[in-house]
Amino acid sequence: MPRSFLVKTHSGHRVPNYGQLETQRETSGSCSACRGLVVPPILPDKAAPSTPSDPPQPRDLTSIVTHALPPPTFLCHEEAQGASGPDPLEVSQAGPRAGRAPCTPLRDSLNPLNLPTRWPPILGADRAQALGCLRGAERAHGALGGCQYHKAFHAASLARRQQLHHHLQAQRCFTCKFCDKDYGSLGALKMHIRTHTLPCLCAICGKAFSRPWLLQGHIRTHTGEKPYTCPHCSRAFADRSNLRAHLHTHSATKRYQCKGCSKTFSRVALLARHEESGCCPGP
DNA sequence: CTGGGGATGGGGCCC
DNA sequence: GGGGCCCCATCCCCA
Repeated sequence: MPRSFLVKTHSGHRVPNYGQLETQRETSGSCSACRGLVVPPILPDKAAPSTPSDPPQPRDLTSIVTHALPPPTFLCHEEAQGASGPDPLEVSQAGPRAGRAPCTPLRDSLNPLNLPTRWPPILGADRAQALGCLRGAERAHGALGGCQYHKAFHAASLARRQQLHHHLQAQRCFTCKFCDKDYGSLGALKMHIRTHTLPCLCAICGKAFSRPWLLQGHIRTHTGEKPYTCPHCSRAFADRSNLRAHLHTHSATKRYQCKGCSKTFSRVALLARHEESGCCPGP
């Protein structure tokens, strides 16, 4: 098997390659791929709101792509603490945009797959913050007993997780200017942007497509070419996916089963339509 | 209502 | 980094 893409997992839960993204971000100021990119305002639904002293920058409309966020950094403990002393569970996050000296970033936190089982080492300001949480928890332990101690410790852990969650959300930093979709790499964003620009035009009917091979498949609808033949019934198809769907009709076993009536279907769309028709009222 | 074909979209991987 | 290819998914339409 020449290619590995035959193995496909949960398409609805794709995870960006944050390690690769980190590299991208680290070089975003100087690499040729990112030249001409602008730093747009942080979208209000995707990041912390900007302060009045840090008004949003106007977007460069000549630029196709945007970097939504600068490399993330965390405040030094002293900065985060301020004059009044902070709540140790308070999440603080800011970057060079805010005019602050960057502290140790959470370099090891960029791979979300590690998060559930192995947490990255806590360094720099985060370590100080975590220690602050721990000291608070220790105080609670001394005053309130072990159960309260564990609650306080859990609260600190929860805050840490939330902090990392927000941090990771910010990693998907390439935003489409047409629809505000976020992507973890410039290449993925460029690929997506083709769905807006539709650079591939059919010479016969003028219809536009995002990719050359989509146009290729479309042209077959004009020429009638059907290079994909079913080995069972010799029926031919212009698209390999459609041949694959057709092959399921030859299969004795249907892959998709209704949970309500156990009826099986060859395609998930048929199962969905069956369920929507009211067979399974659901729990 | 069901089965199935046609057409297309979009992300991932390899070269 | 881009192109080509593959996959899955989805929508539409018709029998």
